[in-house]
Amino acid sequence: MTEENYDIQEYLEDYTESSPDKEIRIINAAINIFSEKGFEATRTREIAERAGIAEGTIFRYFPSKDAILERMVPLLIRVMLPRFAGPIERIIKNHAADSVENILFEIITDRLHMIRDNERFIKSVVPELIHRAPLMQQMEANVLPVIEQFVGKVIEYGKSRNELDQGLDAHLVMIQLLGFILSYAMFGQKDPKHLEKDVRAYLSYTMKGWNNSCKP
Amino acid sequence: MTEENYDIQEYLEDYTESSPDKEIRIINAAINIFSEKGFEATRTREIAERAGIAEGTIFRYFPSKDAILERMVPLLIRVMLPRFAGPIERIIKNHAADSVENILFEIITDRLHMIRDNERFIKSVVPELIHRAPLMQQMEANVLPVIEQFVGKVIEYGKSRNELDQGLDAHLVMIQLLGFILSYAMFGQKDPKHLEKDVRAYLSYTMKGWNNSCKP
DNA sequence: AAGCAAAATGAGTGACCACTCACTCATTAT
DNA sequence: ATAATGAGTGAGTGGTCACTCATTTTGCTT
Repeated sequence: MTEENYDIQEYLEDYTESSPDKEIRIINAAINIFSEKGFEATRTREIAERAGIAEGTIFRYFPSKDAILERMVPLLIRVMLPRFAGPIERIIKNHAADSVENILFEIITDRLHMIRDNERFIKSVVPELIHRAPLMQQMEANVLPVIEQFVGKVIEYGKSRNELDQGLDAHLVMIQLLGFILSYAMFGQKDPKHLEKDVRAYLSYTMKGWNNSCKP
Repeated sequence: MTEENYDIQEYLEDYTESSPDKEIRIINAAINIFSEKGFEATRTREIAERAGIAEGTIFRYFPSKDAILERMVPLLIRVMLPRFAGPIERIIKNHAADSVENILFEIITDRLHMIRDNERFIKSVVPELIHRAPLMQQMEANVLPVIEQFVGKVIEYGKSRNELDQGLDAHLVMIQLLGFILSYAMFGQKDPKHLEKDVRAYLSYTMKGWNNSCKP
């Protein structure tokens, strides 16, 4: 039935040490069941069974079932935020710098792999956010500005290198990039060997459109 | 608290006549509460109150609470599918035909308005699909092929008019268009007066990229 | 007006489930 | 050796809620 378990620790190396073992066991168990049946349909008894502990123990670590979900949100935020360090560093020191196309390629493929690897975690949390305004806000407030800032930097960089049209709007570009990532994750080829080819194809057309050097 | 009620009848004119009045009242009440609190947190008593009927009456029209949701899916499918008739007719008889850019502009703005107008309906149903594989399949199987077919037709048409690159892949184009629509609906300007301007801007860049007449 | 069937009603019910708490017992401190 | 500690436990509980059904209301026919 359940081929293999998702384990959050693989994606949050430093988290393991800073929190008690049982808390992670509970969260991992919860993620795996939530992703299959959803939050409401999951019984605390099942979570306990899957975590290999007694039901009562859950409530020593979490005041309520809801609190398990609430605890997941900051963890998911950390998983979702791209490791911008590499590409941004390259942008800042212009010498030996990459093309905008390559920077975007790196970011997009990296985030698509993140979505594939963390599908269960995302499926556990995201659907529940829709009817929980405070959690949704927490998510958006932490994720969107970081992405927008990064996209802004890339665009500035691209304009200075004359790779991007001067009139390009950062917000609209972010929407476009997010849209492609979301849409490809949902409707794209599931076979990962197509992924890099598809992203290259997408970028080759998109960059041509964004580039101002061509006036037909 | 609740400013105004969503009413499904406005978007499904012919549906009203073919089904009993109380069924629509129940579905409309359910949509309005589901969209605020989610399916699980909604009590059948509340649905009855909002519909102005007794709780027991619900179960004369629906065998279970779940059945209300299941009944919504085919309705949402009909709301989501674009009125392709106009643009496709214009494509088929080539004379006096529009540009691909204008056809896409029409479709994208129309679907964005649909999402805005039916936000409550979408928020009621979509989150619940994620953990209900049969309903999700029903949705995907009915919606995606129609969109893909339409996009295929537009691309063919665009290639024949030399407005689109011959190498353009229909599936990837569909993903791009769906991605923009989804992403703009989620993260775009909420003020509707920006909508048409933003779609024009998006298309002006995107079409330039998809157009093969320009080799920098 | 009387009779009748279908529709509507809402109090009642049984199953369910998050959470509690009195107790256990391994580990540590004295 | 004995005591103190507190993490762990799981049967029990109280409240909830989808659904039922005996009764009432409605609306139609004669």
